[in-house]
Amino acid sequence: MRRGRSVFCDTVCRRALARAAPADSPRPAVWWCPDFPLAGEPRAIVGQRAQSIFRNSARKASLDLSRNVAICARPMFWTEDVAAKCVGPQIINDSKTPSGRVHVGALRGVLIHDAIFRTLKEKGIEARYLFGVDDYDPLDEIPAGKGEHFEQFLGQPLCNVPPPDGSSASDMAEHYISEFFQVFEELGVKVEKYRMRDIYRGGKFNEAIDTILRAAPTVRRVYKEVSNSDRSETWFPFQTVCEKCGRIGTTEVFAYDGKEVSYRCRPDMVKWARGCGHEGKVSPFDGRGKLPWKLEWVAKWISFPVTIEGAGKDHSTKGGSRDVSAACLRAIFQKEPPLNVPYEFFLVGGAKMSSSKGIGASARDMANLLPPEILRFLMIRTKPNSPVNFDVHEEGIVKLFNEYDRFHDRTVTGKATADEAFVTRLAAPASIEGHEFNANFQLVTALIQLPHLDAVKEIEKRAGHALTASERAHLEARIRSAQVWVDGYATEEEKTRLQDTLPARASELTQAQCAFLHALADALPDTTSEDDALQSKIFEVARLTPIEQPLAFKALYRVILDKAAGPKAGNLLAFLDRAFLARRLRELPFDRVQFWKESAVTADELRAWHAKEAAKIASHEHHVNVEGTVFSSEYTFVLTDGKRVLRRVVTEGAPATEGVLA
RNA sequence: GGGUCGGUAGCUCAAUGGUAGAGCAGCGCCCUUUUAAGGCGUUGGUUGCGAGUUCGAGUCUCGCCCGACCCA
Repeated sequence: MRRGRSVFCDTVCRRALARAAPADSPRPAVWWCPDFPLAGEPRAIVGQRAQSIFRNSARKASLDLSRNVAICARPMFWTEDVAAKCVGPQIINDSKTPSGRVHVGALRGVLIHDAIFRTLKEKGIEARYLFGVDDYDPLDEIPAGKGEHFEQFLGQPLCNVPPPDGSSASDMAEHYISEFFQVFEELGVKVEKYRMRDIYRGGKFNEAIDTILRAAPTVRRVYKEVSNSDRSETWFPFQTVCEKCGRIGTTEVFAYDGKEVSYRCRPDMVKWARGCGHEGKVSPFDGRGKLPWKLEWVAKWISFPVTIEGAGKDHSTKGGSRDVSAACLRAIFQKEPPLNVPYEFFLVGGAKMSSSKGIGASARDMANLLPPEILRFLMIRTKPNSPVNFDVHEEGIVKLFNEYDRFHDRTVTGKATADEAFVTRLAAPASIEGHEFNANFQLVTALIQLPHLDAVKEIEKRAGHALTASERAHLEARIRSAQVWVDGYATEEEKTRLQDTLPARASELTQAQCAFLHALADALPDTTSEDDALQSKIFEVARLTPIEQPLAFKALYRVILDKAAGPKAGNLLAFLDRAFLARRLRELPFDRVQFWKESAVTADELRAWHAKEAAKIASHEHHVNVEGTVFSSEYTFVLTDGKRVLRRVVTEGAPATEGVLA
């Protein structure tokens, strides 16, 4: 019996349970049945084994057997859990402040929301996905490496800051967000974009601003109660754009008369920017200022109105900004906040990414490294509340691709569990129709590093069928990814390089391996340079040396690539210069006697092998070589399929007799 | 100092209060012109530590240890 495949209840089964076990049941337990098949519809059944566990426990617990039922059902993907909590049409909202190149961590939220969005639609729930650009936020830190250009604009709204030199964007905010949105396109994330400059300037928040300013005492109380932060009696939740210096991050509002706010632009308001000292009175509406972002959140929730908005763990903690915003919403508008989906960070090599420090990859970089479905898979398959650890080293990246491929294969062949198939479809930017074959990523990286080799052709040969247009497109995407990885992420050790000189580690090869290489060099002149012929020759030389095949291939890869393994050796050799190859194969000297001893069998072993393989042996020849007092008796067997195999018996003083086989 | 989340096989992670599992790695066997491949099998656990609730705890409660993060 298959052990411990965990199968769980879903809502269908809960309904079945409700029928089977009325509400007054003392302990309406749900039992799961290990024998239940994963495929197919959930059913309320009791397997034999589950029954016995059930009866045993029920007797001990004095439960009424007639009122309980064992149930098995398909597992649920996490987005389905979220969808189960939704009633009626949903509006999902997410946003990003474009204060620099957007780092890859920001994609976690984007893709989590997208996965929820798609799940809702799939389940027939009406949904919209809004994405805001917080371009009215002040410039509060300078993007890495751009100090000179941006320093004078610190404190100004991002949408008023000119773009970096050479950019064709209208402003800094557009410059950075457009790169991010380009990644959305590639990942198949379809959002309704909005920009805070348009929202404020278009007067869409006027009503909310008025209500919030009038409720300033309530906001101050909530700040104190929820996050224990004191705000003075004259503090108002609003920041104007200073009429004199244009900064929004340095202004402080201290009065509101229902039409205009009084503010001052303080030099000492924040550490990162210096206000001009101007004092004035201005209308807070139509883009003359903004709400602090905790209240901006409230205004978005109430105005759009948002029903689902996840937040990173830094915002989601108790007493954090999410709590403050939710409490303000309740206190001022008497509304409930959107459903939160708190999500964990995205880590690369264990380090949290930060855009300001310039460490780690940007979303753009990551989208260059990973094809869309792989990047989506990486972000989505893990539940939001656990961190995603991405390792760009060979082992990690290959594992990621392979895991996706396994899910994909199982899905297209119908072997996948319900949630495997679900996440596979969710990960694909578009339909996976016509896309069955995936090229092994490790193989692709190897192929593109070899000169003269056409990776597409090689892969197609392995696929066993002509690639569909979709498969070819995916293959080409992988080839691009592999190139990015090799150029920008692979360590020298991980790269496949033809070695100009004999690698130092070749000295670790055994005498038998060296002998094999020499024998292969001797056999080369008789072999055509077709890869199949070469591949056959390698096998044959290995049989005649004799040496175990894995050791033979390892020796080859070591002297040519300085690696323990490599792409199909016949292919590799076919593209190498013959003279170079012959020289390299003979470069390591070997001791003949030592080689003999390493590759020898005893007379008994030879007899046993001969007896076992007798049916396959057509004929044999006997030949003796001698070196000093050491004799190598070599038996070359011709098998019925035409292959030749050598067995060697080594003796001191006198050769083994030919009669050893008798 | 207060709080949130996490700690399960070597690694990455599953598990509605109901037999502690998967993938990878490892090990063994098979295949031998599929050689960075394939097939079959298999090892591996005091679920961070200690108590409590329960017929039954990885799961719930309390305390402690460790880690990440938030707030002060």
